[in-house]
Amino acid sequence: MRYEKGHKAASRRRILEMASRRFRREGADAVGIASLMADVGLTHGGFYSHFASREELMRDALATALQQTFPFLEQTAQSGGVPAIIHAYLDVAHRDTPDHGCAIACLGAEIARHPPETRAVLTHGVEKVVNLIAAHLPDPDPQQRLSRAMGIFASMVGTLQMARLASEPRLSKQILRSGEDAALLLARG
Amino acid sequence: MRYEKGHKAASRRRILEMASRRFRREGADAVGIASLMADVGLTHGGFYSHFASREELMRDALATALQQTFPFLEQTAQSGGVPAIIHAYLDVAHRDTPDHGCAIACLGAEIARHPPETRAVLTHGVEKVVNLIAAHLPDPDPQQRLSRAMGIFASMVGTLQMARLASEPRLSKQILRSGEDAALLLARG
DNA sequence: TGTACATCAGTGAACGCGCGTTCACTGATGTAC
DNA sequence: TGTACATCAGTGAACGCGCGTTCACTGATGTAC
Repeated sequence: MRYEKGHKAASRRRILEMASRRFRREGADAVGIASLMADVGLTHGGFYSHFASREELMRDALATALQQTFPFLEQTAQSGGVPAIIHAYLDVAHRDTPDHGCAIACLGAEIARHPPETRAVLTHGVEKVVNLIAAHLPDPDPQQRLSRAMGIFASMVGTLQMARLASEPRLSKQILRSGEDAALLLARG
Repeated sequence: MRYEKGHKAASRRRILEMASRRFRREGADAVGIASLMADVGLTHGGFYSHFASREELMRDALATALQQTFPFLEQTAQSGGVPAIIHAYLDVAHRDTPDHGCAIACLGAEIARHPPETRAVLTHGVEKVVNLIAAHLPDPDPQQRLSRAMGIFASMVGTLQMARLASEPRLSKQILRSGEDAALLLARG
């Protein structure tokens, strides 16, 4: 059943999109290759013609996740600056849809235990977001701007994770609000 | 081979201590029961006379981790206030020894995907640390104090995780320093 | 004091299962002659 | 135009392995008579 041109690339894309969502929702260790391939309508045997290993899938899936979420942050920053980024990131909607959200908050701690090549993908994502935040800070000194952006993003990531950890809705919301206050305070300087 | 009084309780304690360290170092899914029991010099068959399930082990191991780290935070706060807590938490030593460090930073994101009873153990840890920080803030309003403490702790957790993610030592150190600056700024108000 | 038995922490074989990875194969289509 | 062959995305059986969990058993000691 020879396929039309671009068919294989399309399969690869579907695998990566499904993987990037499932990794974020279920965690780095919880997604099996057979189950993932079945999700995109294929069998597990074909997996290794797309990726050299599960670790390579992880790397590419993380990159896919970052590529899909970054433009949204970028356009949010364009229209509302750093406060808009903070507000969107610490929104209940983001807390409740990890599979479409920030891969750094979902998987950062787990990926820190993976090989350097995998960690580098997420680290690059951190740098991009921090640079984006820094670009919208008023601070004149670039070094100072980056440092402040780093602090802001760290407080966003930590807040989102703890809001996801808390099962009581009231506490979870309180965490989001406190985190937003803190991040805004940091943004103001 | 009937054992002396308290022998079983001692075994349980050794299992929990090993588990609490290995979970933090290797992640929630990476520690097998047979390997864990072997680490404390036992065979896997006896595990279920100590714990009803792996999930129960996780709960108790998380509680053990929190119990072992909290007193240190408490006495650090007593002697140096919130700045001392921040400094110790974001120290290179803490970054490099996750197995003796904060379980919330190591496992928060993963445990958020576990049953409510497991999440509750870590959430209780968050509340204890936040209360400790709040108790050392000058703010007169208790609600405001808690909110600020929450923001400080979130920025600490996010910072530590990203410092662990970055494999380049210079970047990692930069992250720690930026995070410390941010947390200190939040502590000052 | 000596024997028989109860206790119980720990042992190790076994269970069904899903994992990551490999590989000989399929079969529809494009290409060569 | 018609036949033979090459291509290659995807298939599905098989590999060895470790997982969480169960359970009949061991064997040293404490207790009962």
